[in-house]
Amino acid sequence: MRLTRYFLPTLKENPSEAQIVSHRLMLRAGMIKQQAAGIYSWLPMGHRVLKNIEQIVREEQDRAGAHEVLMPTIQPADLWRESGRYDDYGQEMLRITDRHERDMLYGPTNEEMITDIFRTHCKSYRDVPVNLYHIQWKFRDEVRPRFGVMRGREFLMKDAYSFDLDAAGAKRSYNKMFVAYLRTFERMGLKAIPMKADTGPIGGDLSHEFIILADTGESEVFCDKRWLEMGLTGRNVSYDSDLEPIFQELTGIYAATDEMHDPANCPIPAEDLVTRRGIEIGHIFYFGEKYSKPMGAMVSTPDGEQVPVHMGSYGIGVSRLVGGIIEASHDEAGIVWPESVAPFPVGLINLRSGDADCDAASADLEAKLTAAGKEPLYDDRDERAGGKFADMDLIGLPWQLIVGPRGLKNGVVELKNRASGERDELSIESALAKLTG
RNA sequence: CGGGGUGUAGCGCAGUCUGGUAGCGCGCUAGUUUUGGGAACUAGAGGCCCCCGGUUCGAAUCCGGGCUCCCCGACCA
Repeated sequence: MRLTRYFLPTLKENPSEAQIVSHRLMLRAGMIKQQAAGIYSWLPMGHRVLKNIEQIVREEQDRAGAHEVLMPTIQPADLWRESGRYDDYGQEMLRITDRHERDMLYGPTNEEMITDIFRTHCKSYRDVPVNLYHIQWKFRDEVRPRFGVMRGREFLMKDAYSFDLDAAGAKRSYNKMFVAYLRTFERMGLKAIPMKADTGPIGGDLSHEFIILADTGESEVFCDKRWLEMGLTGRNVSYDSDLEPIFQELTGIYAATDEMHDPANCPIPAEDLVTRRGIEIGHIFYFGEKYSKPMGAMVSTPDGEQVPVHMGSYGIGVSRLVGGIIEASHDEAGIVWPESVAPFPVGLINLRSGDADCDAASADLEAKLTAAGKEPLYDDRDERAGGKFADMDLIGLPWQLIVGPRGLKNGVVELKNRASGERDELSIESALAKLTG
């Protein structure tokens, strides 16, 4: 992609409304534009990252056996009256009336609707277990949106819902999502710690929040210092195996959110306890029959008895992750994208656009990288080099490939790693091999 | 929802106290010179000074009301 034909409105100065680093960098790197408090447009660069994150989430949900659906953003109020939440949810729910005076709402979550889908089509124990998810925009009319996309009113969320015959089955479904979440966040270069959490208004008795540690986190969290070095760490776990041992292993290491942490009864010694700020990027719940019972989501058992299914729900804040990853990975100059979510794998900098040799060499590199599935963002602007380096550092692509007349004379280009800052002079072939290998 | 701020060019800001018809930097456009880590010069374009009402010969500026966005707190499946 050539920068002169792309839409990348970068800013040199910090917009005054942005206080935290991820919000500032997202605005300055031309990723988003705010439209109202907590409501954002996603510009091409931001949209690419959002889609990359969404795709990782999708792949890991699919791998764990969940099936993707797509439910609407607008829901009828009647479903919510069945569960009782139409009255309970409060001002955060955006309520709408259509032209026929029907009560509608912009969905803040989808337990009711997915339960409706399940109860319509699933009648037998043979129909479970099943796990359905979607990745859809939600709206919660927060009193005080803040921190850019980290706490917006409109946000993109992956929400999955599991249905099982009994509590034991529901726990197996819960464990699958527990492992899938760890895999998902590790693929994005994040250290996510599962913490025992309050179930809140959704109810139920088993819940974990997945938290990344960051100074700008919204709340205080507590964990065993061993968590700083551990996790799933690439273990390839089969979803067909019994996941309870790994669940026990990981949840056996202390980690708790503010609401669940009791300093007086902390099970680990003070010197092993880490107290930090945390950002919640995922939350999983087991809540049993809370929705299936009032909404009549029943299945027949092998004995012909009718029982309400046991449900769980599992959320990942997809748009919040964009900000969360930046909070976890940036420096003075700008964003430092992990390769797995970067909007482009490499930035190609032509130090002297307009020079025949530089143009030809850059175009050739662009074509070869694109053919190898590593389409670069090619800065072909006819400008001084300094601004190009600054912009490239700001948008944070993992690699910078620098083509200039001086190097070409010796048959070399420069390859810089954004994260480490290491720079190498390589032949064109070696640079290509390193980037595509 | 309580408290505190804010709104002037795309972005960052001055001007408001003390009323006289709007300015600076960045960015943008054109030209020239440049070019290896955020270029220089020259010439330009760009404003419902948040909105409504009031005071005044005259309002970005004073008064009243509303709205927006931001911060702290409470809240947050």
